Amino acid sequence: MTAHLPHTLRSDARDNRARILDSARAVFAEEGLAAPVRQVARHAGVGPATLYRHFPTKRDLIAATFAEQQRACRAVIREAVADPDPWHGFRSLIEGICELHAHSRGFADAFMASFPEAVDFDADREQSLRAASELARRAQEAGRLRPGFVVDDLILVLMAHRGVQDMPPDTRLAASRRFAAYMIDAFRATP
Amino acid sequence: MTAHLPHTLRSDARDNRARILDSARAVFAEEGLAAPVRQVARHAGVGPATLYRHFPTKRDLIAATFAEQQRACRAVIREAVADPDPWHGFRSLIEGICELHAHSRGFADAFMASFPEAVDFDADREQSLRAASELARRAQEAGRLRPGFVVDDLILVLMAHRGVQDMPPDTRLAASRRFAAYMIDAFRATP
DNA sequence: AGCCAACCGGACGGGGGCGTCCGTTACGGT
DNA sequence: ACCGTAACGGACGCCCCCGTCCGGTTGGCT
Repeated sequence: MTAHLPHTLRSDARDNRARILDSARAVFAEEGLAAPVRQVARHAGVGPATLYRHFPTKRDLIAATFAEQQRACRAVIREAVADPDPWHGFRSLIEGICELHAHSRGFADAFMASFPEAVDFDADREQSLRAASELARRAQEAGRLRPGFVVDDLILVLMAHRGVQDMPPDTRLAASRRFAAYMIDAFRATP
Repeated sequence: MTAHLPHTLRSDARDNRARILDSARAVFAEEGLAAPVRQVARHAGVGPATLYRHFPTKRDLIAATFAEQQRACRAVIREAVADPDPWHGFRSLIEGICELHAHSRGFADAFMASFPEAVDFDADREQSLRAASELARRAQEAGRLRPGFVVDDLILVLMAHRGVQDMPPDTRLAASRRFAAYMIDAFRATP
């Protein structure tokens, strides 16, 4: 049995951990998960060893870094599904996820598991997809979403959207929104 | 003045060069430009030094590897522009470029210069964009392409399409075509 | 056949990223 | 104020990738 260590970190350790997570969010958001761990450490004003003590592997760091974004993503999906107008919900879902991904390349990378070593978002993704599928079905029944749409198309959008993130940083957000708008247009049913 | 070397390589050298280019096409197509040069050499059954003698830098190898694809790309654009029906030409252009990019991740990478060290396709891209812009204008005047379309949207499509290439190899082509179809739908004018 | 040059490829150096070790620092309880 | 211990961080080893060097090999011309 593992003797459980004290749940209270020393003040400096707690401070450093917080700064590391903030830095990880900033660095990974800007440069994606390809950014070196040392750069996160430098950004946090901390030695590499300190970072590795708090997060033994890069995977752990990524998981901790994007736990919040993951919650936000779940919230977006929950709200979209709860929308009384399924087509409006569907649009909100696409716009919302794209917005989240646009604000952090790293989160988009982790979510799409484009990095094989990235954190395991599979369970979440599976569940989200199921919910989205339900929403899409209702939107189709309402005659607003084109009948040909399948859930895999949502993955298609997300994969494609990840490619948009490789544009120059100052145009990323606008490009992301424009892309989302086009895709929604493509998914709209033609009466 | 540089004394010009004989334009005829020795038979084994010529053979190796050809095998290297074939291997480069195969490897870069499958794994993108991130694939190590040594892997190309191994695939060709050749030592690294031999490869580097024929192509002093990775950039050179990439340039030589995709010269043919680049010509194919120019041809696609030329034919699209020459199409008497500008909207049909516009669709052909998107489908054609996507198809080319779908058949080789490496070419897509090189074309979009997502790799900073990649070959300089800028001149080509600029010229192609100008031609595409002309085609788009005519398609808009014909009332088939939506008025809001701008040339940057073509770049948007290509960047997004590059993201689609990160899907599993067996689904790439289908996903690419489906994506192209959706984007064309989104660009279609709504009367 | 014989020779020379062109060619080949294993081995090397340089750089960068991930994760680890150990001597030093500083928190916090007494 | 003191001391034990948790925490820190510079330096290290390891691996992978790019590009180079040199001794051995082979093509092709006489």
